[in-house]
Amino acid sequence: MAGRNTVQREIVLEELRGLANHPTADEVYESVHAKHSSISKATVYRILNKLAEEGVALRVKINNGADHFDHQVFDHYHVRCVRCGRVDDVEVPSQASLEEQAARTSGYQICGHTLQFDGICPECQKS
Amino acid sequence: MAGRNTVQREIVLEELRGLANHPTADEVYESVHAKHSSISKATVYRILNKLAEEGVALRVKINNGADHFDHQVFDHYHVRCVRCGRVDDVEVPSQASLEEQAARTSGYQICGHTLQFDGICPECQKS
DNA sequence: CTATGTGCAAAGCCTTTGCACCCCC
DNA sequence: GGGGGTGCAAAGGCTTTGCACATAG
Repeated sequence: MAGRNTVQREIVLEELRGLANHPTADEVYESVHAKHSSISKATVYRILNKLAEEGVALRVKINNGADHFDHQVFDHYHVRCVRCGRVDDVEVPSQASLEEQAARTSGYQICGHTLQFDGICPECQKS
Repeated sequence: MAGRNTVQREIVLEELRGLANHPTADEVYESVHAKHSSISKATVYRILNKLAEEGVALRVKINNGADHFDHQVFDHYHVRCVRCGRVDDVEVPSQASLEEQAARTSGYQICGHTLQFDGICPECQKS
C-alpha cells in the first residue's frame, strides 16, 4: 500500500463501503463526521483521493455537480437521474474496443474512456 | 428564438465560431473581451448557457476542469489530452443503441449518454 | 413601455492547500 | 525520530446570482 494505515483511513473506507449508492465526497464526510466528529473534511477528501489513486475506490465524475465515489472497482458504467441526482450502476458491456477506433481516427494515444447515461430513475418516474 | 437578439449575443456567437478548438467559457470570454472590452464575463457565461440550452452550441463536459463549448452541434464524441487538456472531435459512430440496453438493465428511462475518451494528443506524444 | 439582457461584484459550490501539530512504522 | 497524515481555516477554480441600469421589440 502506498501509505500508512491510519484510523481515519479505516473509518472512511468502512463508511464508503457502508454507503450503498455512490456517495459524494461530502456525503461520505457527513456520514463519517456523524460518528467521529473529530475527522475533518480535508482528511476525508484526501483519503478518498488516495483510495481512488490506489484503485481501492472508483471516482465517478458526474456531469453535474460533485464527484461520486464507488467502492466497487470493477469496470462498469453509471446512470444518473436528471431529476434527483441519484447514481446507479448499469449493466452494459465494456466498450473498450471503441478506444481503438478513437485512436485510429484521432491520432491520440488513447488511455481510457468514460461512458455515462442520463435518465429518470424508477422512483422519479412515478411522479 | 427564445430571447432577444442583442449585440453581445452576436459577438459571442461569432467568436465561438471563430475559435476552432472547443474553447472553454473563459477562453471565449478572453477572446471576446480582447475586442470588446466592455462585455462582462457574466454575460458571456449567460449567453453560452443560453446557446447550449437552445441547441445552438454544445456544452462539452470534460472530466477535469472547465466546461468546453462547441459550435458544431451534430452528434459526436470528444477526446481529451490528459497532458495538455486539448479537446478534439473523435470519429466514432454514435452508440445510441446502448441506451436501450442501459434502460433494460437499470429501469431508468434513459434520455441521453456521454462518451468521452482520454489520451495523449499527437503533439504531446512527441515529448 | 416592459420584459429581458447587461455589467459589476459578490457569493456559491466543490475541492485543494499551507501550516503547525501528531503519530504510525 | 522522521516522513507521511491530520485538522483547521483559508484560498482556489469555475460558475452563478442579486441588483440597478440599459435596451430590444
